[in-house]
Amino acid sequence: MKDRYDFTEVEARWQQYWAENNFYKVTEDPQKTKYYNLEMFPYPSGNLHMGHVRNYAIGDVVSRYKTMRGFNVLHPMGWDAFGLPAENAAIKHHVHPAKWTKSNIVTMREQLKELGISYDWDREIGSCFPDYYRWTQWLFLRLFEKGLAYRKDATVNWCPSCATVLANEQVVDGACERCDTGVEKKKLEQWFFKITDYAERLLHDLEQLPGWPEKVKTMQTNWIGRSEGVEFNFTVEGSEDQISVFTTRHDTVFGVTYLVLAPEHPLVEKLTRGTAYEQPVQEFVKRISQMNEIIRTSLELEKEGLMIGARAINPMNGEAIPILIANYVLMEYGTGAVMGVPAHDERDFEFARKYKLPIRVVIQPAESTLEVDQIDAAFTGEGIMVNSGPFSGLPNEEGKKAVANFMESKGIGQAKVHYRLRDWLISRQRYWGAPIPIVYCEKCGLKPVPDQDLPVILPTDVEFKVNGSNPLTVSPTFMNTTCPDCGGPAKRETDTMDTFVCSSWYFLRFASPHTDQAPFLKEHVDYWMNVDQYIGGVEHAILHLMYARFFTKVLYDLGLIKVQEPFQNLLTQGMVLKDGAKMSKSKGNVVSPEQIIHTYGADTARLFILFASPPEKDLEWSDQGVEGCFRFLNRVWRLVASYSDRVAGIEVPSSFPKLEGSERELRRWTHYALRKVTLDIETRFNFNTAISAIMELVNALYHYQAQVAPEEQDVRVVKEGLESLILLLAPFTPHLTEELWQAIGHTESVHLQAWPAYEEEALVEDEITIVVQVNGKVREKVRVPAGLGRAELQTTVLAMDEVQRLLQGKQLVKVVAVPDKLVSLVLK
RNA sequence: GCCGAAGUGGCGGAAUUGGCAGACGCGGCGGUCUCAAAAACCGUUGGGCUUUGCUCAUGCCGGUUCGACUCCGGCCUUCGGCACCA
Repeated sequence: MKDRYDFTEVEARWQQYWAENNFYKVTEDPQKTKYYNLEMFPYPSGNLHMGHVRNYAIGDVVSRYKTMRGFNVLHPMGWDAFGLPAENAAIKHHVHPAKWTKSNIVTMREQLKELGISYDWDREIGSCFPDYYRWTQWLFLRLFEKGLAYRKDATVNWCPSCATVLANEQVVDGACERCDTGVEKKKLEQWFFKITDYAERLLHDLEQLPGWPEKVKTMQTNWIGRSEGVEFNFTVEGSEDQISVFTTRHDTVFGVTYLVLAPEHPLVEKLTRGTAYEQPVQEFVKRISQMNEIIRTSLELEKEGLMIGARAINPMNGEAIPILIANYVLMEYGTGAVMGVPAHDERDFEFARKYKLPIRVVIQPAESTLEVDQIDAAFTGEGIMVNSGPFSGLPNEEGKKAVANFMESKGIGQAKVHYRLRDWLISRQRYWGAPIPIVYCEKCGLKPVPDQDLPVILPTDVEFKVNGSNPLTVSPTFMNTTCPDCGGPAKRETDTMDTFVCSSWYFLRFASPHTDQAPFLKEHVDYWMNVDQYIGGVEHAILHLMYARFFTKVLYDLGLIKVQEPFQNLLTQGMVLKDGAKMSKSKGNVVSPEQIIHTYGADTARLFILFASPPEKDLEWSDQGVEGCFRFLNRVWRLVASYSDRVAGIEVPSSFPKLEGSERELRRWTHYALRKVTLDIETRFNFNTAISAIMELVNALYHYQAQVAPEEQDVRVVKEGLESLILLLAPFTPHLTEELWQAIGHTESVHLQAWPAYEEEALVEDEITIVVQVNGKVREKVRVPAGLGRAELQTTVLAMDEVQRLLQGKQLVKVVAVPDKLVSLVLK
C-alpha cells in the first residue's frame, strides 16, 4: 500500500471498475425488499453546481447505506431536458437545442460519474428524447379523453419582445426574466389540465404523508387554499338578472351595504348599456384591464371603484343596495362578485370609507359595543349577531350554520367550497418542449393524434429567430398534416407542453426505462413504486411536487398504477451558500465542483458537503472546511497504511473475551461509532454528526497507537476498529474505502458488505462520572460504579469529604439522585 | 398582514427523553521535527475576575423546576412561502 493518498489514481481506478462491472445495475427481485431512492433529476444546463453535488451526495449515502442493509435499491438518474435555456443557446450560439442539450448531458453525466454516485446508468432517461416524450404525449391523450386536458381562453403573461407566453415563474417583478421587458396581459386560447378536480384529494391525502416535512405540506395546503362558505344570488332591481356571490362570512349577510363586481364581470356591460354610466364604466374597465397582474394584485395599489347605476336586492332582507365595480375584485376567484360588509371586513371598510358607502354593524364583540359613527376599523372577530332579523342574538359561528341552513331550505343559496388553486396552464409557445398531440381539421375540428401515430416529432429543419418566436408556427413540414378522421388537410397544434408535465411522471419511467409498449410496465411499476425516499430542493415544494401528486392520482384513477401518492418520504435539502448568499454568477461567489474534485478529489468534496451541515439546513461553503476534510481522509489513509501489513492476514473474532484498559477503551470507541453512525443515518439522516463520530473513532485509533507499544498492541481489536471505520465511511467516501478495504486483506468490494452491527456489551462502562450539583450548579465530580442505585448513589455522594465540606454550615433541604447521571443537593 | 423555520464561541455546527453547554471540524495560540519552510504530530483555546477557585454566558424579558439550549407566556431579529382569495 502506498504511503501517500493519491486520490486521482484511486478514484479513476474504482470508477472504471464500477463501470466495467456494471456494478450498480439493479433488477426486480421478489426475494428482496425493494427500496426506491430518488433524487430530483437535473436540467442539463451544462455543468453540475454545488447544489447538485449536495443533492446527489445525500442520495448516494442513502443508496449505499440501504444496499449494505440488504435492500434491493433502485437508484436511477435522468435529465429534465426540455426548456428555455436550450432555445436561448440556439439563438445566441446558433446550435440546435437538441445538440446543445445532448452535449450538456454528456458533460454532466461524466461529472456525476466523477463524483462516484451509484446510479444504475442502464436506466438513464431524458425527457427531450422521442422515446420518452412519446409517452408524455400518450399520457396527455389519456387526460384529454377523461376531459382533464382542455382548451380555454385565458389571460396570460405575454412578453412583447420575445413574442411568446411566459410561465408565471418566468416573470420576475413584472418583467420577462430573459429580456427584462415589461410583461403584458394577453387573452389567448390555451391548454389546461384540470387539477382543480383533484383539489380536495390533493389536500386530504397530505395527511397520508407523515414522511414529508410539515413545511412543505403547509405550503401545499395554503396553495390549494380551501375555503368553506355559501354561494347565493342577489337579483338586479327591476330585472331578472341574478348576481351570484360567494362568501365565507354569511353570518354578516344582514350587514351588506353594497355589491362589487370584477371589472371583467359579464353583467357589467349589460347593466350599463345605453345608460349615463356606460361611458365612464367602459373607460374604467379598460384602464384596469391594461394593468399587469403584478401591479393590480399588489396590496399597495389603492382600491378604486365606480358606481354602475344599477341596484341589487339582498335576498335575506329585501333591501336594495348599490352595485359597483372595483379593481380589487378578481374574476378568477369565486363568482367574480363580492358582497360588501364594511363593518366586518377590512377591505370593505377601507373601500366604504373612500366612497362614503354606508356601514352597518351586525356582529357585536363580547367586551365592548361597536357604534357605527365611532368605529375606525372593521371588526373581524367573534361576537353576537345583531340587526340580523331572526338570527339576532346568535353567536356568529352558530349563526353561520343557521344562515346557511336557512338559505338552503329557502332555495336562496347553498353551502359551497372554493379553492385558491387554479387549473394548470400547460401550453407554451415554445419549440423545445413536447408537442401537444392535437390536430385541427378544417372539417372535423379539434382531433387528438391516434396513439399509433405517436410520437409527434419535433422537426429539425427550423430556424431560431432573435425575436424568440416559436419556429414551429412557421415550419410547413410540422404544421401541415392530415386529419386522422377524414384524411383531409389539417394543421398541427404548435404549442408544446410545460416542462413540468415531463417531470410529473418520470419516476414511473425509471421502472421500465426502455419499453416501447407503454410509458411503463405494470409489473415493474408495481414492484418499485412508490418512491421510498425522494430528495431535492425545497424550491419545488409546490409546483413539481403538486403536479407529480396530481399525475399519480390521475394514473391511479386510470388503473395504470396502484399507488395514490408518488413519494413516501421527502427530504428537502437546504441551499449551498457562500459568504451568506446563494452562489450565483452575478455575485461572483460560485465555487465549481470540478475545481474542488480536481484539487481534493470527489471523496473530499462529498465528505465536506455532508459534514458541514445537516441536509435540510442551508450550508455555508468553506474552503478551509474542505481542506479539513481532505486532511481527515489523509489521516485515515495513513492510519490504515501504518497497519495494513500487520492486519491483512488477521481474522476478527466473532466475539471478544472481556478486555481491560486500552483495548477495552478502543473497542468501546469502535462500537460507539457503529451505534452512533447507524442511528444517525437510520433515524434522522444527520450525516454531519455521523461523520463526527467516525472522526472520533479515528482519533481513538491514533490514540491507541500512540499509547500502546507496538508489540503490546492487540491487532484483532485494531483490525475490528479499522474494518468498522472503513465500512462506516463507505457510503460517504466510496472510492477511498474500496481501496482501504482491499489494503486490509479483502478481495470483494466494500460496497457489497453487510452493514456492521454494534455490540451493546462493548459499550458498557464499569465506572461512570457523576456530577454533584449544589443549588443547580456543578460543584464536584465523582467516579462511581455504573448502575449504582438511587439510594446507594445518594449515600456514596453524601459520604464524600468534598461534599461534606460543601454541606458545612448549611441545611440540606432536598436530594435528587439520578443513577448514572447526577446528584443534586438543595441547601439553605 | 398571514403561515412556517431559525437565532448557541472568532466561524460551520453538537447537545437524540429536562441532567456536566460548546462534541466534531475550521481558525487562533504554544510546542516537536527542520538550516529554514511546508506537511505532519503533540498541547491549548467561550468571556470576565481578586485564578486550588468564583462568576457570567445558548436573541431579549419573565415563569415552571432540585436542575431549562430543551417546557410555558410575552417580545425582538433574520430567512423562506403566500399575499386584496371574498
